[in-house]
Parts: sequence; C-alpha cells; structure tokens
Amino acid sequence: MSRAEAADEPGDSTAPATPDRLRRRASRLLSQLTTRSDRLINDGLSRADARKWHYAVLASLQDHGSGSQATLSGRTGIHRSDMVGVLNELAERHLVERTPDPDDQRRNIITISTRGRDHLIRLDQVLDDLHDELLAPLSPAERDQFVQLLTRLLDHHTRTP
Amino acid sequence: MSRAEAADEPGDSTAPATPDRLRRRASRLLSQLTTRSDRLINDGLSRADARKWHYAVLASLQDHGSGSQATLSGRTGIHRSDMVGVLNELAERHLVERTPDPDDQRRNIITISTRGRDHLIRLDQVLDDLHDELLAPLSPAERDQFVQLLTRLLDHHTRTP
DNA sequence: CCGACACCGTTAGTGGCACTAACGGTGTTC
DNA sequence: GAACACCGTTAGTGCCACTAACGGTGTCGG
Repeated sequence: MSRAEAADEPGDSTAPATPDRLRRRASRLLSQLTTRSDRLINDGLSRADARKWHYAVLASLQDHGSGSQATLSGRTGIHRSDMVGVLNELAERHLVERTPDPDDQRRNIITISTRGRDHLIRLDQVLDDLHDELLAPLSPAERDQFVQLLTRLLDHHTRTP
Repeated sequence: MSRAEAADEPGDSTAPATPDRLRRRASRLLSQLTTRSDRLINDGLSRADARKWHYAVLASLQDHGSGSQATLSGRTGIHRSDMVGVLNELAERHLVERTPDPDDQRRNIITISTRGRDHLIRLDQVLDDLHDELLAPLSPAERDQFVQLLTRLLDHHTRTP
C-alpha cells in the first residue's frame, strides 16, 4: 500500500509539480479519486470477507426480491459473465441459494438466505464507516451535494449512451 | 460499445430496479461514472492517435520543463514501470526526445519536440470538448463546484494515505 | 408443427490500469 | 571501497469491464 503520487505541497520545493491543466481536469480527478475509493472499499470489505459485488447482489435481493441471474445483472450492473463467479462465492458462504426455475428451465432463481440477510446488515455498517472515511473532508451538506452531482452526471451518461 | 446498465426509469415498469442504498453510495457512483468518463476520454483521444498518458507527459514537459523519467513519473502520477512504454510511444511519434544525461549516466532526459508542442495544443482542444460532453448536465458554477469537491477529496486521500 | 430467432447461464479470453519484484548499471556516503 | 540508494527496464499480478461463442431452452410466425 504505497503510492508514488503526484502531490503538490505548495511550499515544498522538492515536491514534483503537476501541471494545473492536468490537475484540474475532471476526468483525471475522477479516475484518481476512484482508484483510492476502490482501494478503500475493497480493503474494508475484504476484512469482512466480502467484495463490493457481494453487497450489490445481496442488497438487490433483499430490497427487490429473488430473481434470475439476468435480472440481478440488470439490477446491479454486474456483467452477466461475471455474475457466475460472484454467485459461486456467495453460495459457498451460504449467503444465497441458487435453484432452478420450474417454469423456465433456462433460469436459476437466486434467493437470499437468513445468513445472507445478517451478512448484509454487517456490510451496510462497514460501508457506512468506509464512506465516512471516504467523504471525511466534506460537511454533510457537501456530501449530499457531491452525491447529487455524481448522480446527475451518471444519469445523463446512462440514458444517453 | 454497449452496456447492460442498471438504469432506473421511474415510470418504466420493465426497467430493472437498483436498490437505493446501492445507487446512493458515493463509491459506486464514482466508479460507475469513472468507467464512463474513462471510455469517453479514451475514445476521444484515440481518435487523435493519443492516450491520456500522452497528454499527461506532454503537458508536464511543456509546463515544467524537461526531466528524467523518474521526475516525470512524480509529476504525472504515472508509475515508473509504465513510463517506459508511454515514452516509447511518444518517441515513435517524434513528440518527445530521450537523450542520456551527461551528468548522470543513470538518467535519461526527456524533452518535448516542436511537433510535441503542436500535438499538445490539439489534445488540449480535444480534451476541452470531451469535458464539455462529460459535464454537459452541469452549469458552469456546478462544474466548478464539482471540480472543487473532487479536489478536496483527492487532496485529503493523497496526503493521508 | 417446426424452423427461425431470442434468451439463459457459462466459459474463455481481451485490454486497460495500478501495482510489485527483481535485474544490472550507476552515484553517493561513510 | 563497501554498503547503500537511485535509475530505467522487464516480467508478472490482480482487478475490472467487456466480447465472443457455446449448448440448452423458450417463443412465435407461418
């Protein structure tokens, strides 16, 4: 966990200088911040023997009920070819059950287990703490605003491919 | 270039429903948006026979002068083991020159060429347009605010590893 | 009824990214 | 002059989003 980062300590003459036009680009800020955010979240979740995809699937099952793998893929944004592995991991841990759909033999129906529900509660707490760390420098109002801006941008680019 | 995305059309009964607790997480918004941002930028730059790393290196050379590969690594945030390939690509295109440092035989001194300067001007225009597309839904004031929030978050996580 | 087509889960493989580890060559310090 | 730190380079790791293709299953038009 080290990083040779392009940091700019204004008063530090030995620090490398990142050009402003580079530092200010929203795309660069986004990808740098996401790198750190991903690392923070992944590390935190792995301490709880989980991955962010586990959370996505469990939350989807809890909030919107059981469904086929394709359904879950749509709800979570996880690619259907990656869903296989995620569900294997969840099934290994008995957080989820995969049963064939009697009405359509192409489908599996995925159901969350009691253990899965408990796990989800834990993960929600873990994520709350991690997001507190992620958004630490922002006030509550700023956090809301940040989320709102991100949401608007993502919506725009989701609906306008 | 397709995406089976977890979109929520509020009035559309057939659209997959992404749980709120998932959709609202800043970490998820960040990574989803960054995926799209990266694609937008990469596609746009590749149309100009460039990559974002090319821009980072050229801008750093232009704004802060020539330097060793290690220096550039520090200024741009590009890992030193990835810098080799980037400089190879830039040298192939004659945008950059790599000459041994007479004072320290361990070092190469990287210099931007005239052609590199011209290329950089083009890339700046391309990136301006792409960011206009990226931030399209936001007003100018909101764009500033967005960049400012990102900067504060990134600074915090850069200085507090 | 059946053939064309669409959808399902699954496997394998691609390319980008950030990174670690190790190397031989070179400077610096004690 | 020996120990150590830094340089560029190569190889390889793991994660992520994604494409392509597969055999099995369902649906629909003629």
